[in-house]
Amino acid sequence: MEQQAQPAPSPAPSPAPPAAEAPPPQWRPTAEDAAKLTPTQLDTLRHQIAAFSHVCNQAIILAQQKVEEGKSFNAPGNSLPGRGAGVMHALSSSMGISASGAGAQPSYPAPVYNKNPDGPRGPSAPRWNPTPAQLARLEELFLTGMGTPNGELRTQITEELAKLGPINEANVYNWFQNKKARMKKAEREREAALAAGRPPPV
Amino acid sequence: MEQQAQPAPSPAPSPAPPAAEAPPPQWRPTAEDAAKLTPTQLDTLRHQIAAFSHVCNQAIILAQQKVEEGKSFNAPGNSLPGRGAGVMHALSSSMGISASGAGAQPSYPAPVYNKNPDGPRGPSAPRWNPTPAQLARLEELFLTGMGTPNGELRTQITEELAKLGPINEANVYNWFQNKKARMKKAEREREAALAAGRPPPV
DNA sequence: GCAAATTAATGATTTATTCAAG
DNA sequence: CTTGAATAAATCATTAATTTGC
Repeated sequence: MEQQAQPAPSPAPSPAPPAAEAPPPQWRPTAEDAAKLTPTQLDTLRHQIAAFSHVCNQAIILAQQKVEEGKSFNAPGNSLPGRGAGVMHALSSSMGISASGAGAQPSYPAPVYNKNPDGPRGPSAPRWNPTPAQLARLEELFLTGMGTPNGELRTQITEELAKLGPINEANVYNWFQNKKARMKKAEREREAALAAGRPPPV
Repeated sequence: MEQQAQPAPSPAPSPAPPAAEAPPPQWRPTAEDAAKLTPTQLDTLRHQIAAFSHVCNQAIILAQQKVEEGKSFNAPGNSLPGRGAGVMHALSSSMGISASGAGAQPSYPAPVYNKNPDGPRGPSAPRWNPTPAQLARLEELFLTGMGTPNGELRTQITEELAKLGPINEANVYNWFQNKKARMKKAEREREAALAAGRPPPV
């Protein structure tokens, strides 16, 4: 996996990027400065350790379970022995770093999600197609004057609409966003047309 | 942003590791403390990361082998039964939505939501405050290179994090958005400062 | 020490732009 | 062409930190 080297948004402190082009009068990083990590960089380091710790713990737990007989591996009941975390804790505690909850942590297998961050948009999932019922309800809500619902409200609405067909919160969010934006755009165009003495677009 | 990195101070009441824990009291490193790390300590940090990386790789390899042996293992998080089964075929008049189905088919109540669309933002709900555990997991995911999760993925992540404390999808979305934007901004500023011959902002 | 006042972080909201599926 | 999806940016608002005056 080696991605440990990669994600560091703030590059490791490389020996002073010699701003060879000396900004004459001003400050310049000294060798000593370069040797220091900025708090941000430090933070990144800590997070990396925390992340590794978490992954390690999960992996260890997984392995243990497997080793202890493949017999009872079931998702929900999944007892977490909390052992094995000790190692990580020892490792990281030496510097006051919290393993992302080593010992305290989730009693569920932390899923690993994929979302390639940079790469071109992956093969996208087929896009949502609102059922007529959903659409009707959405329009209705929109007509009510409701703007893009946020927070808990969005969750509720999504739940409601889920009774009418497949949907998720992102769909709801997108729909409202697009609806509003496009209404406004249409409005603008209509006005522009009118102002120009053309017949307004339908 | 930096001190939010605080190591989950007092781990949630976890029954897990009995004796081994030397729960660091309430203390946590301030930015200043961090800045005081000696080069040796920094070096140690790097070594720790390297160590974690190695251990992770080994553990993962091990786990994979084990899993392949056992083969009855189904990963969590893949199955999303996209509720296609009972999707309603509803014809909707502008409001009443009748879904037909066997058994109880209550005419759909169509709840009324409030979201004052124009008016000054009402008394807003108290804003979400991520638990240390949630924060750790979020950082971890972010470090993994994950961008703002969308669609179903976001739902899954939210569900996962919901086990660590109150949260909703919007929170997750916002967090990622803000995180990314602010990382980028910090980066820009750092570069700008350097280019201008000023000491990079902490 | 403590609480009011100020500031820094960071969660939440909105808008605009662009891409791409159907 | 229509519309769902994805992302960035700017801005607002609230909460946590920190400072300040007593």
